[in-house]
Amino acid sequence: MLSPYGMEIVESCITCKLRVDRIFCDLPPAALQTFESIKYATAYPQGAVLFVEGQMPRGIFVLCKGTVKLSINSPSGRTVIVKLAEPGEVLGLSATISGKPYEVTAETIDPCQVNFVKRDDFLRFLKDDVEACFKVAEQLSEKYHNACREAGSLGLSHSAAEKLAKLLLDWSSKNGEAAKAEPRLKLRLTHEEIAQMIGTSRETVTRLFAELKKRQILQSKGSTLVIRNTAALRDIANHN
Amino acid sequence: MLSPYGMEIVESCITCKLRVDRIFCDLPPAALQTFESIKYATAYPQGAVLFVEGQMPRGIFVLCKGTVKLSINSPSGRTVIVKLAEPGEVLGLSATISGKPYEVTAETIDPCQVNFVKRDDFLRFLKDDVEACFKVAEQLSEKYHNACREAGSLGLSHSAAEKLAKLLLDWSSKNGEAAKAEPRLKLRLTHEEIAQMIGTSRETVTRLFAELKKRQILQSKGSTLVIRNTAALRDIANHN
DNA sequence: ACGCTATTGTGACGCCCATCACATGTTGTC
DNA sequence: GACAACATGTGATGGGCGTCACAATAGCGT
Repeated sequence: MLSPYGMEIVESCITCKLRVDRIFCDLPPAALQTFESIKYATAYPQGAVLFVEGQMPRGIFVLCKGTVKLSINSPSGRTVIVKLAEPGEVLGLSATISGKPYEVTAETIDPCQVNFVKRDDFLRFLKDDVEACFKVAEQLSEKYHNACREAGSLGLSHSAAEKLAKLLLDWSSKNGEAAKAEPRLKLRLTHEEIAQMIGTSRETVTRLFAELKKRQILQSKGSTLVIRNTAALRDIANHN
Repeated sequence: MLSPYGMEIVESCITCKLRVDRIFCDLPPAALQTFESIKYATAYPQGAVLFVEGQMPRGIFVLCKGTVKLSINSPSGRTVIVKLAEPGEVLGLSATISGKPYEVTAETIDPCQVNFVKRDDFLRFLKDDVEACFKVAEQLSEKYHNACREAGSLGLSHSAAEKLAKLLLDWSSKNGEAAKAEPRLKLRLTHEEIAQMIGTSRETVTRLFAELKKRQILQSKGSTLVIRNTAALRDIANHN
């Protein structure tokens, strides 16, 4: 099965490998069957916009493959990137539940596979199944939890260096490359976008990277970063 | 009925006036009855700490009366106030659901009346009642929504003046004093705490207030603020 | 009324970083 | 391979605001 963009649409939710470790996918067979029947599997190319902040919610988007950038934009062109969503996450969930407009804009940063569920179908699905409903509550808790941590580290730290260090440590801890001596990570965002994540300017990000390299804390091969001195980076990050 | 602090503990959830306009309280009679049986009505004096960030969740706190300050603290003493919770809000909800530690610290800023529900009781309650479970999802959506708006206006605006203006407008819109010509509002936080809400220093807040008064935009009588020029304040706030 | 402490007001100084302005890669496209 | 279009690197400059230091009030308990 090929999407308009030539991407292969992978398996159904029932055989999906994410089921085990991701909230919301490990429902009892009956519920999963129902879910299967109301979802629309879709593929998006890089740069596609799933929804825009302010739009009334059309439904939820379960991210199965790829990465989605969630951002908030001001009328005057300023942008804050709230988070990068990974496979397993449900996007537009809170807006769909509450009926309020999407609070963020969701844009794919690489080719993605997504399951879309229309709002009405989804709400009906939830009302029929306590278990599913509880999973949703868990997902939302998770989201809220992360939003708080985000706000915390963004608000608590003042210098840009601190925030960048925190971001890099955060990434390296997710990439599975966690507690290695010299964790590697692929930079999938431009300096501009990184700046938008930590609330600073592009130039500052460039300069910070330059300094970190000069101080032998970082090293870059193409778009791959190597953290050569995790301790030092942590010091910078914790200089609250 | 009097609490240890001499505060009168008000009516039950069944006769509570918040029921109509607040999520989570307008359940069907049966569910409400159950809820009534598992909750502990408690009164707290000003300055009491309901829970501390990092603690494992003991349960939820439904705020019935008073105001609670939710904050995140760094080991080095820095503090960010995430939000002020008003009656009707459920505190510690996401932690209780997910089983992860409380992500914020909750401290009363005036005498409060609170209904506490133990985690186990609460989870059992949810599993028994889709409706209640869905309400919880709605609450969480709400929380998430607000957290995003928060993060947005904190991250998008760069000058402290902007953030203070936004905060004041936000407050005046909540206090019911909404769209008056000259909205009034009681300042219940110190400059220090306001600074912690908008991520700036105490002195800056003082100076900003001074300037707003000099420019005839604000006027203060004791702890009461009057916004004399809403338009001008809005201009400052939207200078993204 | 009297101190004590918490809060607010204000000046001086200096650093961080946003902004502007270019130079120099790097990518993708035809 | 040539040319956009974009991403990155770097200097110069200036303002916002954090920080320190201290003065002036305002509450508050006894």
